[in-house]
Formats: sequence, structure tokens, C-alpha cells
Amino acid sequence: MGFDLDDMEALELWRRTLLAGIHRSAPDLSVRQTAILLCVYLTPPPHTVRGLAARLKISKPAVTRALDTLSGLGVLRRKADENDRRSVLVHRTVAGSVYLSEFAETIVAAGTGLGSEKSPGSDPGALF
Amino acid sequence: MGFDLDDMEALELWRRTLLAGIHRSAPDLSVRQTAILLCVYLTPPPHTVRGLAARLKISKPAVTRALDTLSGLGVLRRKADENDRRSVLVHRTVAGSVYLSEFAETIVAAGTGLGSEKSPGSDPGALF
DNA sequence: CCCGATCGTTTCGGTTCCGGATCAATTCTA
DNA sequence: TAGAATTGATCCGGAACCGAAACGATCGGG
Repeated sequence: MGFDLDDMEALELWRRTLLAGIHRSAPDLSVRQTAILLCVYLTPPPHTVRGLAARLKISKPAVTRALDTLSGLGVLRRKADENDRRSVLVHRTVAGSVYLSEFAETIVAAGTGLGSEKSPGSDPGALF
Repeated sequence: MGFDLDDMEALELWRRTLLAGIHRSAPDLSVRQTAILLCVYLTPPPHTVRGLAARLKISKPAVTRALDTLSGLGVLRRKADENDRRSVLVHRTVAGSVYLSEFAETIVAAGTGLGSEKSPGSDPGALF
């Protein structure tokens, strides 16, 4: 699985993806909201408010508000923990899977044909 | 330059990078501020307010305010256009190059060892 | 030399987000 | 079972951001 990415390609990948995301009419999430969404979908459950706050090193109210927004969009779902009813478990949704699939496609599309742009005379190690 | 990235790897790359960015004590830029910074550094000059606004499809005041923040951080510099003094040209700075170099390293670090995590039994095409 | 067009900025009103403190509900402990 | 601890939500004041509209400065055509 040759996965290689030099500094310039990394920045160009990021630029293209952000550009595509801003252009997209879909509700664009903030950095923290996106991070929460990715954590819920890519790391093993269970996911609680305090757990997400600790993992992202942000405050609990910030997580609560982000969950309000994300669940309002339908890409996430809150569910009471039956074993400890103080806790709230965060679950995935179909809409969230669709959203992230499209987001992944955006990133991949931004990365295609990225390694073949090196101008022959450029110093391969210099960024700027 | 074999650059390959499947959907799951793309999302995981994004998650790790966002996480590292949030943890970093450095002033975390918004999505649009980052996009402006990357456009200035990765696309050929000249860069004007209206040009950036058009490229990012955001309003001119949003660009002006982002330039206020970014130039305040020292990662960008405004300079009057001598040929057309209505225009403002946006230039790079050393601090900006340093900032983006570190950002690029963050992305690359998030991407290292990303392709060797496929569990053998997983359906390679299914995201969730 | 104007007068319209264009540029970036500022003003304005409104929305969103933040962290600390606080709260009610629930669980744990002595 | 009473009190301490924990969890998530809410309140609060402040900061950041947004787009539309208005503004001054500048350029260009007639």
C-alpha cells in the first residue's frame, strides 16, 4: 500500500478539499463539528459527551452544542445510556454515513493526479 | 509517484489532522482563513481581495476580515498595488511559510502508516 | 474634467461559537 | 439512606464571523 505524500502535495490536497467544501452548498460544518463527526464514525464506540470533550480537548458545552447542530442535521443521533442514565451515547445515522462518504470522495478527488505535477527543475525538498 | 488514497484512509487522514490541529496551542484558523492562506501560498500571484473572494465564492468583507486576522498573525502581508492603487496585493511572509510547513508536516504525519491498517476480512469497497 | 465603474473597507444587524459557572438528574459511597 | 461525585444540559457575557449595503478612494472613458 504505497501511501506517500510530500509536504507540497499535502497542502495542495488540503487546499483543493477546502475549496470544494466551501463551494458545496451543503451545510458546511466548523472544524470542531467535523472533528466530532469523524471521531464518532472512525473510532470504536461508545461515544459520550465527556469522552469526546476529552479526546478533542474542548469544553463539554462545546460538545453539547455541536451535537445539537449535528443531530439537527441528522448526521448523528443521541441515545440515552440504559446502564448509566446520566450518560448520553452518540450513534451514527444513515445520513451521516452518506455525508462522510461524499466528503471522502471530495478528498480523494482532490488527491487524484497530485503526484505528477512536479516541475522537473524544482528542488524536491524545498517547500517555498 | 504512486499516490493512492481510498475513502476510509481519506477520512482517517482528515480526522487525525484536525485532531492534531485542535490540540495545537497555535491560533487555530477557521476553514475560510485556512483556505485563503493556502490559496495565497499555492496559486500564482497576484492575489487581490476580489480575486480571493471570487475564487472562494465568499463575500469581499469576509476576505477583508480574514486578511485582518491573518496579517495580524503575521502569516500574510498586504501591499498596495502601485499600478492600480485601488487594489491591494496579498503577499507571503516568512512566518506564513513556517506555519504552512508545520501544517504540512502535520498532514504528512497523520498520513504515515495509513495504508497498512486494512483488516484482511473487510470488504475493501465498503465504507461503513 | 467629469461621471460612471471598480476596488477594498467599514458599518450595520444578526447569527454562531466559545469557556466558566451552574443546574438537575443520576449514580456511587460510607 | 444521606451526602459526595459524576454527567450532560443550560445560562451567561464576550468574542468572532457573516452578508448586504453604504462609503471613500481611485481609475478610465467620453
